[in-house]
Amino acid sequence: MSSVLPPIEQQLEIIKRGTDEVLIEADLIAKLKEGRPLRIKAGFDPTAPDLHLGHTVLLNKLRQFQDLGHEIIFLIGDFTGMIGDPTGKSTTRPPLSEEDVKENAKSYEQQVFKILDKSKTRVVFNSHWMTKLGAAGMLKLAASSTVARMLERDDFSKRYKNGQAIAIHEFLYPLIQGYDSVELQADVELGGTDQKFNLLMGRQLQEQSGQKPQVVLTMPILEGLDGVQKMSKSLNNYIGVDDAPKDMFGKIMSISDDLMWRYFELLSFRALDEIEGLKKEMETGKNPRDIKFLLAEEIIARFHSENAAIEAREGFIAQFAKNKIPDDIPEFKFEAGAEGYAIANLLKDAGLTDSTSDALRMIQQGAVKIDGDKVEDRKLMLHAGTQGVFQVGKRKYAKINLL
RNA sequence: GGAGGGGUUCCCGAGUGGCCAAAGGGGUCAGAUUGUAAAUCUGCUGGUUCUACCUUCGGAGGUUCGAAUCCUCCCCCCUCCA
Repeated sequence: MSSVLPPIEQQLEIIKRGTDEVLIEADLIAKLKEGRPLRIKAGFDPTAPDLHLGHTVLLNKLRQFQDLGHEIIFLIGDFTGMIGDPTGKSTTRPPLSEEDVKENAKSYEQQVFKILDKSKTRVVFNSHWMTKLGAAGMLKLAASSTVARMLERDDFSKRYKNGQAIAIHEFLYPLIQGYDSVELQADVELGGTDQKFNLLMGRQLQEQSGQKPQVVLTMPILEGLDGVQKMSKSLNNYIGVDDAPKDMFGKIMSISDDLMWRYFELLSFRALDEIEGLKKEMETGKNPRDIKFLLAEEIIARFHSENAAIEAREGFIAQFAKNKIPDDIPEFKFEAGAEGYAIANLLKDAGLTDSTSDALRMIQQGAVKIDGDKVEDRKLMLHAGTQGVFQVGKRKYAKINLL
């Protein structure tokens, strides 16, 4: 941290790239002018143990701060995790057990250093000071804001109007998050746009305790694969940073063209004018698919390796453009009885369908193939000696051998 | 504590004694078309030994030939009053 910080204009340009809002920019400039490394706080709720690309939008920004020479405080909200952040939720979230929280936090730490420099990151847990705060301290904290103020928050007021439950402890969440900033004396706090209310609470509480209020920096929320809802694990529209290269590639290829540009904007490290150039190429006739390839490769290279990216692309082309069967498909051996093995049961047992009913439906819809031949007979019996590649839909395969 | 409203299949939401595995919409999945894009069209969407049977409508009992629908108790949510 002893290195000299770059000029303010240059820092500002990097900091503002891709961010949604800076509150308040003048404060940020003032803080940068002090010429010291700023304490940059970002809190993470330890509910989802798998980081996905949505989280990396924020992490990339932290990385940029880090590279500029500032101090990153990576806060794991293990205490707040026991509440469950009500932000954006239409219903009360069930609290996590202490063990869950601990386990999730651990896995967060591991994954986060794929982007952040571990040696330059301070990891803290808010239970550290929250448990010391005690009931009396909590009461004092609770007194620092009002119900009316809480109801200003969009999701609370919506729930309130719609007659949905708001548990009292959910009101404490923003307060605790704000108190974390007081405790850490944060200069800047980053969060998603949906965190704005919570982030601003930090400013309020810091001012109340005589600190200079933190600068709030909001990052856009990344849409999930559906292009509409935010990327989240519970909606199953996410690309995990631990996803296999092949899966990452497939998921990225499945996004819409519009969404692709959004991903370029928020996830790619390419210069903005380079991205503009790609857009022009598409307008002048280049296949958008090939541009999507570039995005997929860049992201896989970041979380896996260059080689993995190339392999993933080649596998993709072979499977979908040339209709070849992938080579890493699961193999099964089953005993066929005297009467044989009914096709529906076989598909279910090989995990290609959820149930035999589902298998029968798939057959009816023409989704089932054996070695490329469509299965028409719902009651097909397979006998010992049968072997081949069974396929359901476009991406589920299994090699099956009947004994 | 009092009065009223409500809990239905992945989600929203109809259904108030048999024609209900439960309308309609959304989403998922599959087929066609494609660039595994979008859009569009079509189909499917509890389970099984699959033209039949079994298990589902907050939970447990009960009435009835028959209950998601009626009765009793319980749990949970919301609104208003205190």
